[in-house]
Amino acid sequence: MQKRVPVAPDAAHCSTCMLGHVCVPVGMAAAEVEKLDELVKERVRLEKGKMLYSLDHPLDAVYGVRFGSLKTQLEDSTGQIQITGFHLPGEIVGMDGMLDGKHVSAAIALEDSEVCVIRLTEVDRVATHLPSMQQQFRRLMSREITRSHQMLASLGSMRSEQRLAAFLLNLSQRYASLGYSSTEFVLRMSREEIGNFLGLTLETVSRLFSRFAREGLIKINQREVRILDLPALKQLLGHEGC
Amino acid sequence: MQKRVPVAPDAAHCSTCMLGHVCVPVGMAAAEVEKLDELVKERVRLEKGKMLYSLDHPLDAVYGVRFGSLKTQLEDSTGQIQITGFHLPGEIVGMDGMLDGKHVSAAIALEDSEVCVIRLTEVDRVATHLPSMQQQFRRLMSREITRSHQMLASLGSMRSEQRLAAFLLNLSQRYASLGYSSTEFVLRMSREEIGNFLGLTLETVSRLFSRFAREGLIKINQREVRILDLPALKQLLGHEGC
DNA sequence: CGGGTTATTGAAGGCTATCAACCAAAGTGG
DNA sequence: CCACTTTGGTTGATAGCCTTCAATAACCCG
Repeated sequence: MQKRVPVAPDAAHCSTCMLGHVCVPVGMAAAEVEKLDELVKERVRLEKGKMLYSLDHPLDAVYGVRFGSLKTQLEDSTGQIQITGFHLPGEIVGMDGMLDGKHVSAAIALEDSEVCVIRLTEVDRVATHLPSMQQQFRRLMSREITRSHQMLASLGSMRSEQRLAAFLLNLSQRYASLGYSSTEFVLRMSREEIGNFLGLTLETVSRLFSRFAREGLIKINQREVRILDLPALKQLLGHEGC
Repeated sequence: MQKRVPVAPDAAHCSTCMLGHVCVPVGMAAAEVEKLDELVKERVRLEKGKMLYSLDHPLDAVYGVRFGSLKTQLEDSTGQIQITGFHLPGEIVGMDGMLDGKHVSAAIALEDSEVCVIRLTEVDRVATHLPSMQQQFRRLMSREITRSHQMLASLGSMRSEQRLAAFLLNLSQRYASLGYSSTEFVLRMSREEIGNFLGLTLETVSRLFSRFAREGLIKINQREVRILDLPALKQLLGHEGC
């Protein structure tokens, strides 16, 4: 089901990984990052559509996306699904459900992907000779709390066009910080997944993409997006209801 | 602005606090909880409406609610506010914004309240002779991640009556785990605050309360709530759209 | 008691969901 | 290689939920 590959001695470690500025080492001093190299002992390769973990699976690690992208989703007792995030390289998934030691969500690859396995026991072990490790892990978890709080603001107070604009701008910014184009990228998720994530239907998402394109804000061809008028998109968020 | 009171030597510590089963010590062995007693060196007393921390304030501690209740809220560039949570005794606030070391939200007392100050430096110090402290702190942060993800599901996929029912059931359960009545309690927040939190207007909230009362699900008098038909409220959540 | 906040209730309208048809692309199998 | 199927996306018409605007009522605190 999953391909687990041990990290070869000469393979990339945290200290040499291109994602250091956004992943686990974010904000750490270079000298400290060196001590992270034994943190990841294993990686998992996932084909598109494969599950990294799912509801009720025991939780003993979190995962840093190395390449590709994932979605994380909750499933309630009636089978209703809610996507809680789309995750690009450098982002950490699996940080919910630690209270009871089992996952309360599922993580699924949107494309062929690979993640670094960060075992919690390794985190604790590394922390013994790298005191800032604890603080670092708190910062990573805090980042996820902040992210989901901001999503709450989006779902709670924005209308459909604002949500989709915010979604595009958010992706744009994240791709930019990975060194990719901030104006031209490929959506790895379907209209239905975007709609689920944003609390909209797939039809509304599709209509909005069409409208944004008609108004010259973006150019969209299937899942290829080009942002044409970034300021106008930003303006959609700010000064609308006041 | 705030009253900061040092914890007297004979005052209640974590090991003797009635909230142990839901607060920082949640799930820890009794022998370990004893070592938490030096974690909290200070408490803050807040009058109704006072701010515990606000946007951009430096973050060096998190706070456990000792009595009373708080709301936490984001504020965007246009002044638009989104309430991200209501917090009862035993719950921890202030765990966002650690990435940049300053708060990205504000916490405000809904009634006269008191919180325990948990300095991050103390967390780290306690962890040196209580190895499970790290794990414990991760679990607390994970609880907040899970909570906000579930809120996302509520805002993303439920209709107004379901959101309000879920809100009432959630409060009911939290009061129950504090040893209070699960069927009779006082809402500490206004209709407007409930609406903001649930992504609804205050009028919709008011109408729904009236309707629930008319249908015999609850009895409501201003902010006093009595739940009359718990099963029916639960049924509102489950089997609606399928 | 009185002024201001908070809550309730009504009517109208807009936004988004729902239902449905159609289209395009990508497989599938003969 | 071409019908056929499947999946994902677009677009239209309609209905309904919830917001908005507005007026009234209840409550609270000085």
